[in-house]
Amino acid sequence: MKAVSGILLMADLASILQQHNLRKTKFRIELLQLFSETTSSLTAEEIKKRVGKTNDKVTIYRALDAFEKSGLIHKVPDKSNLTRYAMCHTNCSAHAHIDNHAHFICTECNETFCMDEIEVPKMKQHGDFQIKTSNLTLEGNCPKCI
Amino acid sequence: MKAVSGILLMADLASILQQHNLRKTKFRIELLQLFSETTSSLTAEEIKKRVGKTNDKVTIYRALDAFEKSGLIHKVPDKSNLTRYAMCHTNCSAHAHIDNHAHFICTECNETFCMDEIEVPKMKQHGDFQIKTSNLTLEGNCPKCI
DNA sequence: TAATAAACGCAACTCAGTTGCTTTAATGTG
DNA sequence: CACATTAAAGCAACTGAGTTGCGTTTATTA
Ligand SMILES: [Mn+2]
Ligand SMILES: [Mn+2]
Ligand SMILES: [Zn+2]
Ligand SMILES: [Zn+2]
Repeated sequence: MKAVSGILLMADLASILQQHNLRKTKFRIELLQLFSETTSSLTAEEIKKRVGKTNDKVTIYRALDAFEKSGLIHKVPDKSNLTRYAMCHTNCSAHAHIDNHAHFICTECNETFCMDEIEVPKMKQHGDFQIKTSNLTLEGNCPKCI
Repeated sequence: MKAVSGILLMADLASILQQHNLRKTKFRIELLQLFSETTSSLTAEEIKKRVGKTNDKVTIYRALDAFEKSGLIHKVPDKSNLTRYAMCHTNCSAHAHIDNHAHFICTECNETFCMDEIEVPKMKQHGDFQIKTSNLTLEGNCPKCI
């Protein structure tokens, strides 16, 4: 699959859905475009506000599940018990989901940003604890909120 | 304030509450003891099950808020959208809340452990992002679940 | 174009956490 | 100890994100 970052053309969006075994419905194309445009992350509620036709929230939740399972988006940490998603910038699929970078949460606007350049320190073991994955979350002020 | 780790005597528990401007009620003493005994973390629901008298959930939530504000406990990351707390092992207060260590989530039992020994990598800036705090969360299997 | 299965839409539900308000009990003072 | 004060407890009703079931629509495929 090709990398999905930056703004994409309609044709790209449709073919990305196809490549992930998702049907190219009006809503899902719009949703994928929304994710490709945003530099930070989205909640179900934010999506509902920004999408043209007011879709049912169930449709949004199920689309998010489907996108996540097929490796198009991934959950990002969030302070307020909301589920936030961001587009996978690396090439992920249902079988190999790579999200090996730090995340930044702005304490002002509560947005979460993927910091693709900052690598997460890896360790395998600590005492009797077997470590499989590591997550690094940074907090502070984003460029907008400084 | 003295360090609060390991099992504490009733007298200690009461005086710790006092030092944090909290009243020494039966329930709060029991709650503090529960936290001092557990090596991992607790949710409101887990507390409800383990505490002797079946207290109202509102009482539990308000006690958790009060304990957190006064620096006795701190939130720990949790996968399942639940709010988990663990006892502060360092000396925290309402004014200075230090929680400068990694956290480990067991993917098997969903428990969260404070890894006091693992330090979190610190950085101040990245591009236009101003970083104030960093959190390192590790996932894998805890000693019980290996 | 017809069959099929995915996606959508609606209603009802779940469940952690919250809010308002009254009652109980811990604390401090005389 | 007796009383006033105020934190904490208790109860009921509510909130809001996310879920489940099921019937309908629409994209895909043959
Ligand atoms: Mn990310
Ligand atoms: Mn901790
Ligand atoms: Zn911001
Ligand atoms: Zn475990």
